Amino acid sequence: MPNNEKLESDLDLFMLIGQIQKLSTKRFVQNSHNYKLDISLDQWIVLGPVWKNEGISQKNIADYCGKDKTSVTKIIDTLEKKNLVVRVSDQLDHRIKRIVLSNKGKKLFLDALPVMEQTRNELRTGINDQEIETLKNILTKIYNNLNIN
Amino acid sequence: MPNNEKLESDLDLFMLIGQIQKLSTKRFVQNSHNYKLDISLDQWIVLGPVWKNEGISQKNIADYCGKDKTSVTKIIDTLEKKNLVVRVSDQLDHRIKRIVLSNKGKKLFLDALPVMEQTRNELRTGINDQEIETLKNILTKIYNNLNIN
DNA sequence: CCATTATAGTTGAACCTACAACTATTTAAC
DNA sequence: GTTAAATAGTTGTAGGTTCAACTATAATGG
Repeated sequence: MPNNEKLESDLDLFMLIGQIQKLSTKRFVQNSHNYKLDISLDQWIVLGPVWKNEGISQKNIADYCGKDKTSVTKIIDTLEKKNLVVRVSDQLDHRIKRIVLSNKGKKLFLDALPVMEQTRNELRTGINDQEIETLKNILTKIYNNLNIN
Repeated sequence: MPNNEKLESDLDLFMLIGQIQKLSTKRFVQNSHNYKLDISLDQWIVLGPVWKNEGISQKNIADYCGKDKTSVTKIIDTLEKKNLVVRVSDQLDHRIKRIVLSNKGKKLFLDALPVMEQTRNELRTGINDQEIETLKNILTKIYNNLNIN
């Protein structure tokens, strides 16, 4: 990759973070294909809170994932098309749609766990726990700096 | 923001990096609007190498920015629609398109410099140079881990 | 030379993101 | 109690990303 030189010398935080973001979502999808699974990183991220909290609302999914409600609507659309989840209207508050995993969705989530594990390990190769902790601390500071509206 | 708790407790590197990526591109656009400018972070990123290297090819822009050639094609499409750059066919190698800034493009790039500066500062608030250095080092390791095909 | 192969860029499809405008419903407030 | 404001979700538009397939041109090597 001839762009290595550029990224390493003219090291810019924005670019570095952007690259890592792109490469890690790509890597996750590649790994999922190696396991014969068909799921994107964002679909996985949305399935997470549904797994932990069956019947969670789209609003809560959005909060949990840090995604826009629009994005959640569209990701759930594709998850529903793939028959991984179902939308159920709340009986008391008719504005709310509750999201429930299908059996296929549960199976996919479980099957994808090792994909996530492997992707995490690949990302962390040669980096010790202390460094990861430091990294998270600084990134959290940056997150808080940016998240103040 | 009610999702703060989630992101801080259930701290996941993927999510943290994804959030920062989203928030920083958003912040850049917001700041550019405050300066009455109309430019996205990715458009800025593509203008950079054109500024430094007038007549650079799309292929070289892609390498420089770590973007797919398809992305570069489309960003240049919108930059051309906004009359910020022009595509010029190379006279020797007819496959190559050389990208040149218009006067409007040059002006916008210069006007956007303080926007970038401000966004960088907002991101780094309360984080010292030592920490930024550490951050870059660890992120570079991760980048290298992921960039191995 | 000519045929193969490599390279530069484009196109179309599928997905993700953000914004604004919209519908439908609930809650609040007078 | 009805009007106003807040909330949940959807839709449309515009931009950005990736993949695969494609065009056009250039370089290579018998």
